[in-house]
Amino acid sequence: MPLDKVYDPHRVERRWYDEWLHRELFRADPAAPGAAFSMVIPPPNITGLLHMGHALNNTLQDVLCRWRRMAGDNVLWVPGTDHAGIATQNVIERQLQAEGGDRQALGREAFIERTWRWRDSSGGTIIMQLKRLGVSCDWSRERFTMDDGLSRAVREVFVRLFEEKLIYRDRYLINWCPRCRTALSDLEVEHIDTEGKLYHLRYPLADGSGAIEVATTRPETMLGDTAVAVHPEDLRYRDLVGRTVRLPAIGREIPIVADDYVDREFGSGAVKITPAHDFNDFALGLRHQLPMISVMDESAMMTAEAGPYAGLDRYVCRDRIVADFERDGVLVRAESHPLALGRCYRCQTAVEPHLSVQWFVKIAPLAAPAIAAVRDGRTRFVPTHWEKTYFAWMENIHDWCISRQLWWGHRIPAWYCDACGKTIVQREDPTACACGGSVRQDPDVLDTWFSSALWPFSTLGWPERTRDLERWYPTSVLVTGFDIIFFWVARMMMMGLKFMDEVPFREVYIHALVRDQHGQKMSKSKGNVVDPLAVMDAFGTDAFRFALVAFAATGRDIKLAEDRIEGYRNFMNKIWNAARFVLMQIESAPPEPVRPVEALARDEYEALGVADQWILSRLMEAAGAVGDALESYRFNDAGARVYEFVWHEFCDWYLEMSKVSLAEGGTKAEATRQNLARVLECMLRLLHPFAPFISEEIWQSLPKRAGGSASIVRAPFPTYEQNWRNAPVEARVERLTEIVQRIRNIRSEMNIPPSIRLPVRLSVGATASREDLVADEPVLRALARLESVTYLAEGERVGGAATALVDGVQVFVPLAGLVDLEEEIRRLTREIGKVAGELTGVERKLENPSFRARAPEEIVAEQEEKAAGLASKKATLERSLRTLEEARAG
RNA sequence: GGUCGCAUAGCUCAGCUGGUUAGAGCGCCUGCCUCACAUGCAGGAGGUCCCUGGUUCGAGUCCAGGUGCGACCA
Repeated sequence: MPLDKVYDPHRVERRWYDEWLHRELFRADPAAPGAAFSMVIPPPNITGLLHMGHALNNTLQDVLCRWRRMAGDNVLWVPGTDHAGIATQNVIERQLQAEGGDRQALGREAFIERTWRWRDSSGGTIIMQLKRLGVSCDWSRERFTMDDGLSRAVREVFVRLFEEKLIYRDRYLINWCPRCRTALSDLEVEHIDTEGKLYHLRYPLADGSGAIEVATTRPETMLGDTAVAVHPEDLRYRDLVGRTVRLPAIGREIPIVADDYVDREFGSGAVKITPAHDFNDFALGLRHQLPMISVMDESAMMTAEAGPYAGLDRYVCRDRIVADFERDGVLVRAESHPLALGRCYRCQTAVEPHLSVQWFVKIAPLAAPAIAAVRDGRTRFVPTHWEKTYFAWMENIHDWCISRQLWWGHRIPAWYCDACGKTIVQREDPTACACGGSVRQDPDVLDTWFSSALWPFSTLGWPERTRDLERWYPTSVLVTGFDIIFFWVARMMMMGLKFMDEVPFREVYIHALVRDQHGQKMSKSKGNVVDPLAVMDAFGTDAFRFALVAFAATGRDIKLAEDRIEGYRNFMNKIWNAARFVLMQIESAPPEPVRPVEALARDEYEALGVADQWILSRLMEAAGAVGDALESYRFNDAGARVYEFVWHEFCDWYLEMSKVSLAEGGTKAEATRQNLARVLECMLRLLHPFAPFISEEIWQSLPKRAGGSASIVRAPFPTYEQNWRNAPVEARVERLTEIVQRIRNIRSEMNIPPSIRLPVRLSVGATASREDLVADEPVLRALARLESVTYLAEGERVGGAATALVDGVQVFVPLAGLVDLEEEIRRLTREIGKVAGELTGVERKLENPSFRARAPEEIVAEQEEKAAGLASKKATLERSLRTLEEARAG
């Protein structure tokens, strides 16, 4: 079946993915042999759609999985999704709103049921999208954070932490989103630099003897002030400590306290204290046992405590207060002031510090082992510098607020007795309290990240002691972006160590984030999102994957440039056409099965031509380099080496050289035919982790061999084989290709049309082999488009010829009517200048006595050898130049 | 304010542990529909490796300071 001239990825991709699934090639078996290699996917939100970040993240994971699977490991890659409490609940609430209802009207149970229905119908979109990327996850083990099994894990963890007093319930100041109407953890608040105002207010002393000035960015919170604080050593205010001020608008008398938290340089040096609305004030309030007055409710509306401002929205209240204070002379002045405003990471609403009863994880005892595990290398970050980020956060970690005032999520397994007030936390739902009183379950759910933190072991069946856990925990590597080191990586470390006594992953590979071509974060509001599915439609999945791999080296940002993806589409087409060529060759012979390079015997090898041996040597070098690169997560190096091999070594040189041998016919041609197939077959395996679809498609169209793998997915990854490295052959072919290039250069610079076949004369020096050149002559003639090749006797020279010097061989192209003499003189002069410049550099180095004294011997020898080579090259070129000049002189 | 990162060709970026006068892709210029491929082939031009200083026989690479940009934390 002849292949199309242009590769059509769409025809191929769906078909093979279905086939792989059908044959269960990604399905892991704990009983299978091989070293364990496992990964868990960073679970995307069920509300999510595939974006560039997912595409990069999952492509890299898939490269690793496919590579390790081919290398013989027993690979498990667990996929799944995350229930995304806030985001999902928002989706359903918006739907209800559109229908004119709300969740309160619907009721909790019906709401949850509806959310499940939504999840079943729409929550799988991103999974479908991941499959289009070609990821080789074991879909039979797909998990969801709210599955029964994972929910059981959550329950077990909660109960055990509670029993160990590592989970507690307390009234505390937490971050509150007034729109989502739930508590948030510290991490879920984004601090955004904002231009605000600093208001200076004058608070009169209660006894009427004067006033004190305070500065605040949030004047509306003054309604909840319960003190004014000054620095104990601040002489300006020393006498005022212990006296009271009368709060404007409210009239409450509040004390002036001394605390060294106060920054004397900031504002007036006196600060109003609102313990129920500011984290620093809260801490100070605890130290001084101040009352805590909440003046805002759960929607950030002013409460009755706000007196005349009760019922107002917080910002309306601010404007009102500022206006009133201006009128009453309380406001001294207002100046612009930059501040980092906390916003909800889900809805961007300004968060409000809010005093409420919440559940917390006591984090310090969990963090210590997680820090130690990275310190002593049980888990290693790649690149290493991310460990600093990890430590910085882990060492300054605060208790984790885990309760959320949502309905969608794991409900907190705590019940309160109506009769005796007891709190019951247990694995099975209680029906009544021990005292006989009825019980009510806590209405809140857990932070989604609480269940994500268990992902590496909950997905493997914990708390059961499963075979999967035994075989594949700890996982080999976690691949993720740096933006969730705190949210997720750190928490998995803590939970893994706590409940499995072992790190959740041996290595953490942190990759960059994908941005647009200008380095801007992609966001819907900016309209600069590039949809990976559109990219796959336009260029094909393999091209897209290859581009992502090539981008993977960049530090923190990947700037996505579409023309590079196009370049890799061209690369796929190149592969396709190379394969077409090879298939055409082997079709013309009886369809003998392709025998892999691993089965090559020594005598077969010896019978191969130079070009055939050369490409095998390069193939082996490439296989080794790709394996090494993947070993250390240098994805881009791996991709670049494959690209270089396929395009520049296999296509540009080997295919062209093979044509000469094929044209000769006979046993040589037959050996080359087999070698073409052999190298193509191996090259496809090298390519497969990066470009799974095209590699499978071509691999399947090769003549089948009995007993081989049924799919390239399970074919062996090429390994380095020293036997097929051949340094003399590499040197010989390198010389040959360079001669070809130099002749092409002369042709081009002299404007000699390609149609003219050139006569060439060669002068072979001591370092080159004349026999080799004679043997390689047909290739030389074909690739350089030569009419004849003749050899000069020692010392013989050619006048009036263009010349080039290649490692022991001087090439003469007689000009005779073909070439502009002046042009050649210019060309040669330029060339001599280049060589002379380089020579000067090396000589300067060698003349430096301390270089000779201090540099390692082999470096000195290398430089000496180089200098000698350059000097002789220069001399030869200068001789040629003189000949030309004499020719010109006539 | 603290911490971290980045700065290399017109553009997007490689360059691992310091050792040829620095590489790729795209773009650009020249010539080619050469029987796998014009999504191609051949050839070419193009760089003060941000600045200053230091370490070293030797610095794009290591160190310090500066400038610019970015991220994270407070």
